[in-house]
Amino acid sequence: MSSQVLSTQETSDESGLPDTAWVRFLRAHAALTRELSSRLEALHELTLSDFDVLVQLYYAEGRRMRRIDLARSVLLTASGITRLLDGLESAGLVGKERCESDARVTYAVLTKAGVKKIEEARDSHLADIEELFGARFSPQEREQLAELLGRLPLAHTSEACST
Amino acid sequence: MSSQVLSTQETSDESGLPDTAWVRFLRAHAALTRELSSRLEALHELTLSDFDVLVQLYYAEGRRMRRIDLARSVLLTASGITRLLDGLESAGLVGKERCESDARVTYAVLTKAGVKKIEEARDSHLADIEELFGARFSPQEREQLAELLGRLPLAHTSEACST
DNA sequence: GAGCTATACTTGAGGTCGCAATCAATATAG
DNA sequence: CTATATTGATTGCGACCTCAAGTATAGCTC
Repeated sequence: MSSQVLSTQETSDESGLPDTAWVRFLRAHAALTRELSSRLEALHELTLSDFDVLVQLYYAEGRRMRRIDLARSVLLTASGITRLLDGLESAGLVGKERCESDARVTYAVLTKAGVKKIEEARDSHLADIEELFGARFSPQEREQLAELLGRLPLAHTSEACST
Repeated sequence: MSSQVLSTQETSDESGLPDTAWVRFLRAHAALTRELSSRLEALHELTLSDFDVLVQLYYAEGRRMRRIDLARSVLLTASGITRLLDGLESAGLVGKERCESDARVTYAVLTKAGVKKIEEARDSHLADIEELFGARFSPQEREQLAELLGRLPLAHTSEACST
């Protein structure tokens, strides 16, 4: 019983313990985010998510975005963004702006301090990413890795694609 | 100034927004773990970490491990393991066992219910992983992905490798 | 065996995040 | 125009996890 789609090509050692691409993916994520986060926090008092959000804003038109779009682009929930921005606001890195055409939406805007912050943090953080992640691969491998990872689903798959 | 090791080959679109392998890695992890976790929780009342730990025990000799080794193998901290096992213990899936030769260590042992639980959960979870992750790749690609991910560091790199 | 260090584990406090519920404003229908 | 559904945002609550500190045991050196 229990149909076999699997075949999960377990690169097992003696014991049969699974060490698949997925498990490596999980472990690598845990280890890398732990180390990167700790460095980023020590040097700049930012979490990885903070940095992510600041970068999104930095490259957005007018350095501002609707909070909901921000949430989608960094894959946080709406409530996650609310609380994350609360922190960045009280740190003076982003501000709020009302939308004139739609009173429901609020924009998050990068402040001067926010721009300064990210320009300060960027170099060291990119260097850390390079050291712990990028440097492990040749340019070709990097591209291929990006391509492979790009195939993975970024949203819920239960989207009722009937009709 | 600020030497340029970077070159981070940003596959940018119009705006210059970075969409590197690293960012895809982060996003894919967020999306996949969210979906997998929600399925696993709905069907079996287990978190991804719970499942991870149960699998480690399942394949361990005597279905038992020192808590500290468990922690290292799933990349949690010692305190993380303590609390996670608290949950699994009160659910009756694992038990504690004292070590006779060293009174400091406690073993975590899979109970009968624990074995049953993981055997129940395994098929659906592996199928979910296959659907959301594995099925995106050919066997060759899978292997290559595993190889690439296997190059990433799993522990702290600041290990003072002088001398 | 006294002192020192290292290891295994636990606990308190705090941070991040998701889900569900809620409210306000907008869009759509009849 | 009114009723209903949808969307953006916030908040209460709880889950999970880490760090720092504390306890207990083990090993090592003199």
